[in-house]
Amino acid sequence: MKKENVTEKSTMDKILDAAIPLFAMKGYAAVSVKELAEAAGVNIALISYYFGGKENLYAAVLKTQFAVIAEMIDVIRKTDHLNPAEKIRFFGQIVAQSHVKCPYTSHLIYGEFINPTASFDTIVKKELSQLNNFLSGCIREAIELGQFREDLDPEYAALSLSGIVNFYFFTQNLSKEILPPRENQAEYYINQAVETYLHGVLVPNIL
Amino acid sequence: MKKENVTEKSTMDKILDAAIPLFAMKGYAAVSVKELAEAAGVNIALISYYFGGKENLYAAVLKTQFAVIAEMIDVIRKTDHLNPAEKIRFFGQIVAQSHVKCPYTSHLIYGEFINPTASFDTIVKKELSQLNNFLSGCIREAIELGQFREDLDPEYAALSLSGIVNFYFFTQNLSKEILPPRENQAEYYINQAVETYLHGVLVPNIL
DNA sequence: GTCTATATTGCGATAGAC
DNA sequence: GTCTATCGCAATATAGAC
Repeated sequence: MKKENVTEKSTMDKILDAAIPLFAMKGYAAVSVKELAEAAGVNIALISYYFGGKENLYAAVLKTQFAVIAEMIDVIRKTDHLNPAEKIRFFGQIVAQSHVKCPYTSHLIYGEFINPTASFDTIVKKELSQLNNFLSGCIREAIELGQFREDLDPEYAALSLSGIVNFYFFTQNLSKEILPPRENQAEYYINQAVETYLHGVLVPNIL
Repeated sequence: MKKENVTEKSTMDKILDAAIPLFAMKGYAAVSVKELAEAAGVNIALISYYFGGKENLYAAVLKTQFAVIAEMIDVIRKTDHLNPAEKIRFFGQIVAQSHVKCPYTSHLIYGEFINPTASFDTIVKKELSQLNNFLSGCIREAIELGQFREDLDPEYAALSLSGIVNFYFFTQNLSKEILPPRENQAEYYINQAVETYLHGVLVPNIL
């Protein structure tokens, strides 16, 4: 976007790129600006110079990561031609891809749920309720089409879907260890989880 | 356990009781010993005196909370007389009850997943793999009885179950707001989630 | 067992030289 | 735009009085 040529990264970008994994893995409070500067390979004073302090840097980091989420939502919105079940399968694939492409995004968001900062209300809530709205819309549509069970509450069911899909990544520290090895563990998990969910919401006879 | 009479709480207990919500809601790094001492209503020096520092206090807090988890696992283990689907329904009920009774336990564990401390390997992993083993055991049993679909991997399916059940609590900051109000929201969520899951894993014709 | 006072370290931010 | 040096402050931990 902002790059003018490809030869060198700007100082701002160096700081942002170094800050993403640090904030994601250790949490806002446990990361020092010294640490951030060293990881970025820049002088410690430049963090205040460019971002106006650690707190603003963190907010900037969250914004870059929510740009990723917003893009993901855009992609799954463009699925009007698919039927609801296929939309949900597609959602699972996109989530799996996002975790490969942006491995720190989810960690940062999860961190906001557990230890919210000022950014939780301003950034996190807005984007994620949009996502839940999209999913509950799919489910409502499917119920009206007679495909999903009519005793479902679509909003609650949308949250369940996010839960079953994301939990593997949330518990990655443990799940990668205790689950039996598979060639592509994450993809296998998501596939089984999405199919389980779909069997769970589809009306019995449609199968 | 250790209480000799009911009249007064010991200083250790005052500190522990105050530390649980603070560590749970703000995370280890964001809580100061000054804050802990004030919340407990004790002198700041007593935290080092009784626990040997903030880090050891945190470990002690985690241990008290995992005693809660261990007790929960004990309760759901005593369900040999139930069939697998009933065991899973019972698991959902126990999880819901635990969140009411010990509202900070899950938060502390979630925090360990996102920003692990030294206690993650020593405490968290051990207890939670036990829980997943119990659940995957139920599922394996159900597959052998011909009740659950035989294409399921029980370990992966157990993780899905934990995910669909726990996600509401994990995202409580958001879910309580965006979900349509219900008289007992958490219980409603868990019921729908567990039934969805069970419909998802049961072989189609049994219904 | 509890307190005050203090030692020591590391933090985030900035002034000012280059 | 980048650096060094430093300020002011809050952190954890402890020594020693009571």
